[in-house]
Amino acid sequence: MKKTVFIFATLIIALLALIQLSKFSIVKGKSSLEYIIAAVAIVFFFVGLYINKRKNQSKTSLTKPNIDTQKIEDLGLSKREYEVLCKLAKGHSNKEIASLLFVSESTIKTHVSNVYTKLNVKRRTQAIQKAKELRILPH
Amino acid sequence: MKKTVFIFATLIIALLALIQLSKFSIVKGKSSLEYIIAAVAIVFFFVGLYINKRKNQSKTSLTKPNIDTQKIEDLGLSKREYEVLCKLAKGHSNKEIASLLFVSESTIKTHVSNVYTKLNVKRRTQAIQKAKELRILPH
DNA sequence: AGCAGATTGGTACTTTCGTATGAGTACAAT
DNA sequence: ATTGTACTCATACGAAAGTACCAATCTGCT
Repeated sequence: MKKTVFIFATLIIALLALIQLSKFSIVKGKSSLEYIIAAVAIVFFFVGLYINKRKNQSKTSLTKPNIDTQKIEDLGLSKREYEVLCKLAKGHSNKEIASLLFVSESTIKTHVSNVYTKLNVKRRTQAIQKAKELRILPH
Repeated sequence: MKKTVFIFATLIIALLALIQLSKFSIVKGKSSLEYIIAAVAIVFFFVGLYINKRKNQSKTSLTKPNIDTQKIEDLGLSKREYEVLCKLAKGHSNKEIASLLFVSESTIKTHVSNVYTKLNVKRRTQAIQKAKELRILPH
């Protein structure tokens, strides 16, 4: 935020400087008027480019990583169930997930079944899909 | 492409018009110089905004729907195998895919196995992942 | 202390998935 | 005509996934 303020302040100062400079140039000789105007045009053209690029960067960085905690709670997914869901989405088998989380395969099966019930799906492929649709897993 | 040329032509004409207008104004009275420069600045600021917005739109529309036919061939995936992969990625079971494509479940199993071999994966969840990484399926 | 929910794990069973193998058909290229 | 590739389908087996119970433990909260 401080950065933004600084940038805008710099821009305003630059604008004023350009105006003063142009006045000065005009007084000395009228021939360079086109150059002044062209310079102003170019500078503000790039300012426009820059501002828009900033905006789009912040927009994309906001829309992409929406792993939305609220919906996880709304669905009644527990912490552990969500962990299992994450591993599931990475393509691990139940046995592998069991190893990764240091519990038995039975436990993972229980969690997985609960996840299916809460997401209202029948298969793990559907669970992954739905979880991504609901933005509780990154795409 | 014609549209782009037209837009740029319009811009150049506008620039020249502004310069002439400013000359004319200067001759009539020097007091309005700041306004001229401010007008030029504003116009080109918005031109910059516009150009960049166009660029980003085309960029996002290009990067998103890259279902890349070349890589499908490179992997040696046949037409039918790719069809099966698509249904698979939508969360269907082998039996469901068999119904959708009007063949037996055995056939689907064969295709699915071949897809796994060609994608070098062990499970359908991994196949979906890999296919999306390789951009042969939409995200 | 006592309750609710979360976590863990087990048994038993069914279903789905995945692999291996063989084989018939169709179609295009050589 | 032969070869190769794609597509189809079957059988059989083993591995994973999924369901339906039940139960012990743990945790946070009142």
